[in-house]
Amino acid sequence: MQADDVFKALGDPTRRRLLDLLCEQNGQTLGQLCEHLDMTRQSATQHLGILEAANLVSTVRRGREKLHFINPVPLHEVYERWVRKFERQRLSLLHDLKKELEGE
Amino acid sequence: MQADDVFKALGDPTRRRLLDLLCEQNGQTLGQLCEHLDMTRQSATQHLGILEAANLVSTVRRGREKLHFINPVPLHEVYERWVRKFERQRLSLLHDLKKELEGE
DNA sequence: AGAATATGCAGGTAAATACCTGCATGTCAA
DNA sequence: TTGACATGCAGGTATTTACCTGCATATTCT
Repeated sequence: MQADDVFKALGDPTRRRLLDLLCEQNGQTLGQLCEHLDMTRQSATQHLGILEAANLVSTVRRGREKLHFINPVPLHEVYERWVRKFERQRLSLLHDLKKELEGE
Repeated sequence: MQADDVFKALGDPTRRRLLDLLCEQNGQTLGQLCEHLDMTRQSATQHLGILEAANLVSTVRRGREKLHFINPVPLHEVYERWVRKFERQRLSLLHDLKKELEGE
């Protein structure tokens, strides 16, 4: 499982913004994405590289352009592994805390 | 929304391990948690502080001990805001990529 | 071919991060 | 009270990270 790469990738606001931008319009080029970011193209490239390494973004070259597509699969796997686990025990976990606060 | 704190907190494997440990047995002390980690107590304290700042862990003092409890609420909010969004568009996003790979 | 455009690649830096050591404080139990 | 135990706090350091500048390469269009 690449949980570490995925979480690290999601840990940066710029990269979450990139995913948001791709969610609005999938298949954007590097240049298009950069228009919405307040940093140099080179920095954005690094962020996209991290997203790609985490398999959250796939790219396709078209001529001199590079198109970026979201891959929702790893996000789903992370959800299955992490969120649902805690979700399932949500009520009982809060119960534990409440009991303790009440003095056992 | 504290999305940034939550994602940053989840971005470290040690902190995810701590959440796992608390999921196995909620309300553990700092000392108990340290037994499962390969680092000094002080380092673990920092990690727990980050989890607490992200509101993923709540603590209760009992005498000289400090008990740690998972708070699943922020994780649920992150799920609602991030995972479901992409999940909803999962098939169409993959469709976009497939189309592009086939040459439009 | 030559200019404009889109991206790639190679460093360089300041700040954040994840560790650590050393010592202080507070609590329990004999 | 005194010793053992659980945690808190104050730095110090090496690595990672998120930016940047400068230049190279590849593609399109006239």
